[in-house]
Amino acid sequence: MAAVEPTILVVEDELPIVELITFTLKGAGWAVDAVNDTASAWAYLQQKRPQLMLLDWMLPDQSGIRLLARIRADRNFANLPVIMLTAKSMEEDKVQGLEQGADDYITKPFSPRELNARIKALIRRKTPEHSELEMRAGPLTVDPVSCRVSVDGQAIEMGHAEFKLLRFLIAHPERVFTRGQLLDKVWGDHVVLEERTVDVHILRLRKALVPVEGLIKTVRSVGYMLSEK
Amino acid sequence: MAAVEPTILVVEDELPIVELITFTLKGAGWAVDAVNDTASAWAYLQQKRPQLMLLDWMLPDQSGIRLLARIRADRNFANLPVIMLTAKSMEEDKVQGLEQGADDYITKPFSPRELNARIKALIRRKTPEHSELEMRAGPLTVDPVSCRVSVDGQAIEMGHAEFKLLRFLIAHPERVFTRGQLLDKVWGDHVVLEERTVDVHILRLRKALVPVEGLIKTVRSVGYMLSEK
DNA sequence: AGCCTCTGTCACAATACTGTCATACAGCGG
DNA sequence: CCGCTGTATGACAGTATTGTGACAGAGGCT
Repeated sequence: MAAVEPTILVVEDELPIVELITFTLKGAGWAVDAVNDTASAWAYLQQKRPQLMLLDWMLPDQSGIRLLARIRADRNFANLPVIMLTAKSMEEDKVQGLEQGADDYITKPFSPRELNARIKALIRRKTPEHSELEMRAGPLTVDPVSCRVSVDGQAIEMGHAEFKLLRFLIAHPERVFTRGQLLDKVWGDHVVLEERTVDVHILRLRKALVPVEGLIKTVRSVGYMLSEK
Repeated sequence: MAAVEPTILVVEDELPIVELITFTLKGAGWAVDAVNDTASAWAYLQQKRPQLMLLDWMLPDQSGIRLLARIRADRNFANLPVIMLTAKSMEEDKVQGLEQGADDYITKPFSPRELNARIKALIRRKTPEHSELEMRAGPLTVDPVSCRVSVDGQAIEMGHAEFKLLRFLIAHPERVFTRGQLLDKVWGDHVVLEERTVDVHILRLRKALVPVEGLIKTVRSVGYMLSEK
């Protein structure tokens, strides 16, 4: 285990549902913290930064939607992934929830499978290198949707390994990553590859990116980073 | 080992739990002191400064949370890492604990693995030189994320050993370290190097930092420090 | 099958960095 | 002013780290 497991905050007042969710999520390798009203949730967020929040619509003290609005208004949490839990068939709630900035919603009753799937999908969507937004650095453009890279509008060809590497680096600019971190983040956890393999792909990436030479920096005895400076 | 092992203070009244914790932590190389009520804990803190405190929620004399509030209100301890021990399923306790400034909590029963993992993670988080925040001293800036050093925005080149040395010194300004301490903290415990090696790296660091001459002081027959004065 | 591209690994070369030493120098008490 | 202790500094050789070309295997495409 790296350090502490990534945490999901559950804001829900019905105990059986909390238990079901907790059981499901723990089985999927998450740490789960549960609170049962919006006030506690807010207090919690002042202290810890969960990976994701599951927010019930109906709560004792005030509607979950009020909490959501508060969260989205706060710069610190504006980006926190939130999934709303809504009672069946309350279609208008869903709409309102999404309008307020929920990233997704799940209708009760839901299956553990669905819960896990939606969480996974949302986390993935919210991770910078998996967002669908085009990313730039100087004249370089990376479009994750079409998997295309271009410099000044001129398309650049590269293998998919190099593409994923570049996509990750450009999603986290000005930040050094060790070869080990890159293997984890780009190739996936638990892959067994030589660390030096990263070097070779960096080399290939640099060759592909000759028009923007110097974008990918070597930080000796640490790793690599993408930097415009 | 340098002098005395780093110490963890355990505030817990149930003897079996104290024994379990003690056994676990000693195995991980910590010294452990245990007291069984908040009054003793407070008295202890007047005498010694532990690395970290494990604080039970339910204690005979008063709730652990009262002690926590007192600690956080005291400048001397405001920064002491505290992990709360809470009984299972007392979810609202967790929230209240975090509100009061606990850094983390562990739910009983917990596994030795989890205990060690959370302690390690917390210590690391609280160690200044491992934070991700940019650090400054006068015109000097050290950015641990990009591993860059600059003076008035002008980048400064240096080897990684010098970088780590500077990162450590600037994280603990106005404080003298012996060569032995620097070897432990910067190069890592248990390295076998000549103490004179530190001199050479200080020299190289000073050469790199000519624009801010005088920042790194020699304290004769003690060691070195970073000071703006 | 035959051809092609992409990947991961290796070996070697080039280079930057590190730790150690020997020597010169500085602070300090007498 | 001297001698002692502790520090600064330049030089050096070994080592660690990275860049790079080559290569074989895995798939995909025709």
